[in-house]
Amino acid sequence: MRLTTKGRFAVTAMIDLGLRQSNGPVTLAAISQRQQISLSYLEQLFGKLRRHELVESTRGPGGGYTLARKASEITVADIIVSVDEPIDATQCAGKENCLGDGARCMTHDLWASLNVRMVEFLDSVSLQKLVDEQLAKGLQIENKPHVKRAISAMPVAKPIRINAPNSVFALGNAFVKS
Amino acid sequence: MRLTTKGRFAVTAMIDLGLRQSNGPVTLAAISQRQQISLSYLEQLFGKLRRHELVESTRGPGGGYTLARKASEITVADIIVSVDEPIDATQCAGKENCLGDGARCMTHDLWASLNVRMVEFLDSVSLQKLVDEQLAKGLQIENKPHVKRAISAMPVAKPIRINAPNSVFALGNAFVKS
DNA sequence: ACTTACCCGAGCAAATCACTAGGCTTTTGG
DNA sequence: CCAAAAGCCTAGTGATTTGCTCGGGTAAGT
Repeated sequence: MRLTTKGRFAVTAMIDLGLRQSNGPVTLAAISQRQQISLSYLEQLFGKLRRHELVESTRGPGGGYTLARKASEITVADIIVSVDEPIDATQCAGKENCLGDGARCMTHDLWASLNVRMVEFLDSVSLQKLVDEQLAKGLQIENKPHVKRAISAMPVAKPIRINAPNSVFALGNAFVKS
Repeated sequence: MRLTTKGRFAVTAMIDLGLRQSNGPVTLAAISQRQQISLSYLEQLFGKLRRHELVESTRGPGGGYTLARKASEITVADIIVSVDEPIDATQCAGKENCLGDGARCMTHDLWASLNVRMVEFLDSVSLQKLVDEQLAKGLQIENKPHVKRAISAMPVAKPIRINAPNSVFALGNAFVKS
């Protein structure tokens, strides 16, 4: 179980999805604009989320993503594990014969138990809980314009790249007007 | 608060130190052998741990590292924060005016609270607790040979480099006989 | 002195992060 | 029917991090 901004991006996007999926599929383009995450990066993250069956996709116009289960049945741990893909089976994976040395492997047991506690904690926080928290904070959701899309000549915000991959509270990037 | 193998290495080494510091300072060379972490890497980690005043050092023969406080007063969060050095103040650090947009910043509040809960959890696990867990698992600590050191011509295990920095349960490297 | 042990900095390959680019397929509205 | 909307996929990229090596210090004990 790693814990980086990658997982945070995924959780943020999933909250956005949970908040807005009530009136039909939500497009990545919309999430990208609202949460200021690059579209292609979102595509990669949602590819993983889909393969882990946390979201479902519908293609074509009017399409987008929907939660594959109820928000109350998706946990933060589910999301983070999906996008971070821990390669659990690198060394000393399941059994206890680490390095063929037997009792020596203190690290294995230690991290196994600490890891379990970490997952338990993140598993205790459901997506629904986080969505409710946002609603409680007085977030209003704008209605869908229902395909009557905006003028295409609207000035679009273009992302400028800020490369601070592991900054703890970084929002990913800043935006400037084109 | 990041969570990578770097922090795990540090915690592992600190447990080793907590287990053995009762009869004098513990050398990094000994921890390196027991926990199979490269000596120079340990030096870097303990440099940070010392600067964060979690350990104290004594130089010269018979020297090594000791815990700067009681093991019960050192938490896992202390250790991880020490070696991972989160640059909290990257963007939208303390105040709420993220990107000058005001109410938009959903991400900030969300991760602030989730981060607090993470730290609270890791802060609730003391080093003493982890040390006791190891002792309960029936780990016996060999007495110090008291400077009567082993024959220098002993076949030394040489590390072979396995570069898998983020494997979840990786032990850092494997060893082969020279 | 000589060794032991901590200290420090430069550097390095591999991996990861956040992202861009560019193309592909499926579906819908006109 | 057909262009646009949307998801899907792969390959690449610069910056950063990870774990580590090398090579030299400096302080302290015997």
